[in-house]
Amino acid sequence: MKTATLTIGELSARSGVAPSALRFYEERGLIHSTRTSGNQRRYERGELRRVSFIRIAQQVGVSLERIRDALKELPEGRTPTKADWTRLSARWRSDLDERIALMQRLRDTLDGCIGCGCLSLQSCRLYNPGDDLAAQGPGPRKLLG
Amino acid sequence: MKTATLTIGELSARSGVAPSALRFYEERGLIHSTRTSGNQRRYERGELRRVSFIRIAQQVGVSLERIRDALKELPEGRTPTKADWTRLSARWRSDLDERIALMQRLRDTLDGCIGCGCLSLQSCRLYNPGDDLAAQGPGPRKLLG
DNA sequence: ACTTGAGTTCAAGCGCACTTGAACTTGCAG
DNA sequence: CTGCAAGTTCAAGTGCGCTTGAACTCAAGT
Repeated sequence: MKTATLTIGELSARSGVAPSALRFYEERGLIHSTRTSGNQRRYERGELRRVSFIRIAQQVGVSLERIRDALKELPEGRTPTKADWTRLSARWRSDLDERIALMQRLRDTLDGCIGCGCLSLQSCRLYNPGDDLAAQGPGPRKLLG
Repeated sequence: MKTATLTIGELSARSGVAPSALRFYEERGLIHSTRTSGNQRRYERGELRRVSFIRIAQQVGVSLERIRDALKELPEGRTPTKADWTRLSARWRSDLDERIALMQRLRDTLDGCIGCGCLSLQSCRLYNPGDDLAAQGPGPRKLLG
């Protein structure tokens, strides 16, 4: 039978992530490995799923620290079940929904606001729809906060 | 009458961007200033619009280099017209549309794919809908490429 | 047994986007 | 005219997310 675990090279090949990055992730506590008698890393197949998750989260602009925090919620001792991943997925979903909404607002604002030449942030209703926001200080709070 | 131009402190206050960052943007060619007889920077009001544009573009993950390239298309000599900004806006809009679509795909995939436990990228139809993609090598190409 | 590719650690380096500090000059309010 | 906040330059530092290099060991085919 084939090996039940993956070498770092295999995990790298399957995930598309450089070995150096995988070591880095491990150092930062995002993934885990066991060692052979010769001190080489061996990865459970489940780590592949973690790595994928990391890359996807990064793609949408989440920092490694936040990703690590999210992954911490997966059980340490046992292999995460489908339910564990589903729970994590649900959390990310709301994050994604927020980010998507932000982007859509951004897009619509670009059309309406840059287009109309009011991007000075001074009196644009799209940027500062309420006086409450203006009172919080300068900057595009509504969109960038 | 009030000053027609802005000092770096005023531009900073109005844009919410630190003076050091504004100098940095200028060094990189993203914004421009004139100088007083005493060598202090003075900004046209239109620069505020540029700064806002920069921050918005950054927010959606565009590098300063790409932002600079986009801003290069604005006329150097004259103050950009509404039409100039509209043209730029249109370009960013398609970028944004792409990114939004990517995120939505990501979100839906997380629901369907992590949820089902197939995030190993090995045989998931959501990740690799066609064999052509699989043939391009490892990694989550469809989503991350 | 020998070679060779893959793995190991550790320190240093890199690219991006700024920030900070030192040393100095300007400009406006009283 | 003076005082002091706000401006200036330049070099160096920061945080993130890795990569690279040196020096070494391990594992597997012939």
